[in-house]
Amino acid sequence: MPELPEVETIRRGLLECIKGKKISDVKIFCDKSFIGPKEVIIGAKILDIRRFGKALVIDLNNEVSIICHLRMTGQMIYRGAQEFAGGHPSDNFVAELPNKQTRVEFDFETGEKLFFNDQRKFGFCKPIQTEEVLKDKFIASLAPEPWAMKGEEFYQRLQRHKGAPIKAVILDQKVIAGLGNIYADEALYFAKIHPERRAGTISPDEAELLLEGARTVMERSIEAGGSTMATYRKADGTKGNYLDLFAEVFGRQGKECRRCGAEIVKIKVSGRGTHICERCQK
DNA sequence: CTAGGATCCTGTCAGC
DNA sequence: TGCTGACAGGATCCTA
Repeated sequence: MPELPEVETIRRGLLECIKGKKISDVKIFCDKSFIGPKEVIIGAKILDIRRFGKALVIDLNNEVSIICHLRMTGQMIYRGAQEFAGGHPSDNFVAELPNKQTRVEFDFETGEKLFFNDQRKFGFCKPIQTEEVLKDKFIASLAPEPWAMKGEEFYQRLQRHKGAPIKAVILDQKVIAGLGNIYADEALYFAKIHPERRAGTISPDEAELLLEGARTVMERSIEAGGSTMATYRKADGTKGNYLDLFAEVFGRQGKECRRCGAEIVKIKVSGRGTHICERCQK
């Protein structure tokens, strides 16, 4: 579930918390969630955190990096003098940890802890030599992010999948990096494009607009602090839905389109729940 | 090569 | 209450 804005929010927030700290121990509660030996990261200090599409890369001071992918339900929850939590919004953000969804626990020398929680176990943390990060299969195959692409290049990339529904194509990280199910729906709504249109029918101007939509909706979400603890739990302790801060269609089925007043409906496209305004999106 | 569907896994919710 | 099926903010693998 975490998409580019959520991962970027984690990158920024977590870096504040763990930069310079030394990992003193690693506890693995689920073997498939931590790929490789934990010994190579114990004793190392955190230098930096990078992001490639939806993947996080934690760089250590011993030439080792940890590639983390949260997939559908991953969360990073830091507990120390300061607290931070981001990723799939759930009560884990404010729960006693570790709990039954905790897959990996990173302990720091000074007593703080970082929990990698992941209900569905699709996500993972994987230590790798820092110099090998760019050669990692997933990272190496990533397309540029929307800010690093011109409309023309995006249009050409869409043309390679002209028979597939445009929504399925923009969810492909080898076509454009960062969009997931929420921001794909939001970007298509922004550009007034129906998600079932074949990618081959998208004009150069529409491709440009869709690219602008991708940038805009993700920037808005990063500004809103993409599903962090701060937005999940309001000051009075009640739950807040951070989608309310920017979503025009996602999760708004049955409500009115803010552009034209028609009802937002939920359909299925390429097996994914899809939210549209049938009047606005052609 | 592309397109489409199954698959990994746990948990929740609607409906009977 | 218990069961069943659908669904879930991702990506890969397999088949045609």
